[in-house]
Amino acid sequence: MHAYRTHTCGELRADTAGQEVRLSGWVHRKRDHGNLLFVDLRDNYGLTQCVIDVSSDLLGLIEGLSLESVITVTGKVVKRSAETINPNLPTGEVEVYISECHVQSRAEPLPMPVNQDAGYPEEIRLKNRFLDLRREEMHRNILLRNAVIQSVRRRMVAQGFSEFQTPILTASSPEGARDFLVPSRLHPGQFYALPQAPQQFKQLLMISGFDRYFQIAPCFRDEDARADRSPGEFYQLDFEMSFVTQEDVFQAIEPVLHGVFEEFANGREVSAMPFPQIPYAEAMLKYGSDKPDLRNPIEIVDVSEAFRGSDFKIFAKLVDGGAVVRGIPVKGAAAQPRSFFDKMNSWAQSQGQPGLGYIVWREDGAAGPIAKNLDEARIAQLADIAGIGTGDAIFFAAGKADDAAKFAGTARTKIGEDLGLIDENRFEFCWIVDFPMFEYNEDLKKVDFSHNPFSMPQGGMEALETQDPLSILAYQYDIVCNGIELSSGAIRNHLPEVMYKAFDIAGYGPEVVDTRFGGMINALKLGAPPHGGSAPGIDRIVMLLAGTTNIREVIAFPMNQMAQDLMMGAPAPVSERQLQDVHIALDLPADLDALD
RNA sequence: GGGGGUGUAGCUCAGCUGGUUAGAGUGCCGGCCUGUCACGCCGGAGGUCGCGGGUUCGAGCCCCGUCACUCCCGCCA
Repeated sequence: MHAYRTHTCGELRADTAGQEVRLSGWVHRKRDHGNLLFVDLRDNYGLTQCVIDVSSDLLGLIEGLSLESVITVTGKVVKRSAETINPNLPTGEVEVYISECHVQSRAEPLPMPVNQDAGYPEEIRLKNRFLDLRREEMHRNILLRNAVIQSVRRRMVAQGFSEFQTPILTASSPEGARDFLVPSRLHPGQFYALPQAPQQFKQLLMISGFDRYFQIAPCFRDEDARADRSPGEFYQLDFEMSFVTQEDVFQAIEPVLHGVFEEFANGREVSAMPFPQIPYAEAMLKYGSDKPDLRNPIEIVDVSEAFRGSDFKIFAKLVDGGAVVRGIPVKGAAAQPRSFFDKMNSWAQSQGQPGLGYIVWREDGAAGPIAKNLDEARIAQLADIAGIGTGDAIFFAAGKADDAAKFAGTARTKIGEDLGLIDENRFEFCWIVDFPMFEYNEDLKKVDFSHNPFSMPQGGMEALETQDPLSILAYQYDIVCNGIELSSGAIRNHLPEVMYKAFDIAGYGPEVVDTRFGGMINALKLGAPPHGGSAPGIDRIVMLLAGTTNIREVIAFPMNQMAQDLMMGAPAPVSERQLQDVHIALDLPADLDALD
């Protein structure tokens, strides 16, 4: 008999009854009846009830075992009598009568329980992550992550993609997020950077002629965390394709994402292919966001004209000054109590807005603070634009176009959530396309790249030479699911002269391109195929499928919000010797607290 | 860098308007229990109420500061 086990704890069924088996696992739970004792033994695969009674010498030993100790038991599988079957357990028809027991490892009292799913403080969970990961919920999430990654890999290979590895120690890139730096021992004063994404490498692989690249790629960005943004590092399904249009990229990745989501949807509905494509400008107008949650039925409308020259002077003046008014129509909102509208108003104020005006269409006509100042015709115009009627309401957001759109989007989400308009059992995908190539940087008072400087402008060189830069669109696209940005991608700019021109518009001369992106631009000069790709976030995909809103729930060993690993104790000081090796002298602020 | 929330036993939480010795569940320790499956019953130990200051006759509760965790804004090509 094997030293540790003949079966797993999830394996035994009625047809195994009568066999002598050996199981190893953790003491999940004990039910001690004095002269009769049940032990639920747990491993990766499940739970098996083991039994011992006073007729055995081992009873005392097992009674004394602490929870989460690791033991090996040997004994006979016995069919349970009908009234003692546990229908909640796959192994519930049988139990193991313990005849031998070896304690492999004793557990001290636990800092947190393993055998229940309650909301424990993240600090304790992260400090004792190995315990946390034993919990059913976390164990399931991490195994789901594995299954998703395997499925993705299988599907990508089936689509003709080849898997590559790219360097982890690479060069700092001048664009984008803050880099993590690694000092060089051999080159005093010089640094590697961890890749924010394998962006340039994957393009170089296309230029190398590999045609279809993918990688489950670790990405490192030294930026602050969010619930859906793990600090420090995360994984992308990074892919790139040669000789493709934007539409080809969509057609390659949609089946992969759709397939993976269908595979793990577990009854939840997944958008049919092809996923809707929404131009950036339309998304900002209708949803107030470039990552709209399409499960939310509310669609924002522009109602500026209904207020132009009206007696509602606040909005009328704003519109005359070039501002816009956006309406957020909410069907059936008239049924909400007055307190709902008051709460929305104070919520708006907490967001730094003056308030959140509204009109309610009641049986006896339009009501609310704004309605009093609008004539019948304008109120009818509003209802017409928004496509609403009696029983509905509209909230209003006014201001400069970008600000009003953004706030209207926040309000749309808030209302959708508060009124329970969002169907949790759906995955709604969309592409956001036609992002602007450039934007005006208010701080620097100059035109700047709005996304990736490597993206191809729509219209190519001609557009760059003839159009207002702020009107030029890029072959730049995001894929969004349920309001979560899963990936950003683009058809790349593979033409050096177009690259120089694009940088020129953003205020960077050719020497800047040559020094900052020398490797890349040289490669583009030696025969580069048209190419493009994208990089859906693996952690976010798993997060959506796991039904959690916190990305740390699907990462085995995440850092906390302050980018610390509480279990391993990172970051941490290093020895003087280590610092000398890499030629680093510390220059710490006199007041260390000033860092916070 | 800014704003919000939380912080009371190992863990989850209660603690009224500021008023006696800060409670419950769970876990831990001891006792009883032969069919439980979150077993049950009895008893016990366990507290710098995050920390520091202040107001008060009196602070877990009020005020100021600070620390930790978390959510959001900034940031994330």
